[in-house]
Amino acid sequence: MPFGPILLRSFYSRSSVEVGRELLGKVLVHGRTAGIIVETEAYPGGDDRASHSSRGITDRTRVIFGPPGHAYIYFIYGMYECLNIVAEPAGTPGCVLIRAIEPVAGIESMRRRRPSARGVEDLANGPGKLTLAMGITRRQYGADVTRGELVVRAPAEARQIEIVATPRVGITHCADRLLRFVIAGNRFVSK
DNA sequence: CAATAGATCATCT
DNA sequence: GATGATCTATTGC
Repeated sequence: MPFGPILLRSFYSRSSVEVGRELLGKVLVHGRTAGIIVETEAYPGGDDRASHSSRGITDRTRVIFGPPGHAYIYFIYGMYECLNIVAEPAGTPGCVLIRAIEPVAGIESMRRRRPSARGVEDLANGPGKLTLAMGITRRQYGADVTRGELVVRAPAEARQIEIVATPRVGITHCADRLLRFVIAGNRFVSK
């Protein structure tokens, strides 16, 4: 493995905003594919009406209220799946949407799964695109990302990163909050 | 280039 | 029965 150690559960046991910022630059790994996280969004729950968890515990949102470091994956627009990682201590809702990655391993697999992508920068520069490219589906709903097939690792060598906060994409409620985080100047963020 | 339509279904009202 | 944390192809300038 050309990456650093798997992130510990304590990493995720913080506010969703902190986890959203801290996940930038980390490495998402699924099977043979891997990519550097370059864009995230925080969904704190509670009074944030844009969060799925703001309407309470349902079959879909159950995992968001559980222990941190697990995958919340949901099906949207009849076609796409989006990957979140649960933050906050158990009992408190909150999660982070992974919106884009910079592919670093398994790029041929990603190309096969995303035939409509033109260049490498189009393989996973959006929440629906990255789950397709990496083969992530609702099968891993609730998966523990501190062990197993789907994990997040520290990068091989830490690099200095400049973070920019913007409004979240595609929501109608609370659209003014600056809860989307991107690596400044990175060309793999979504358009 | 920008704007828009269409695909397609789990979830919640 | 309407909606949605999206993406792609197509149309029009």
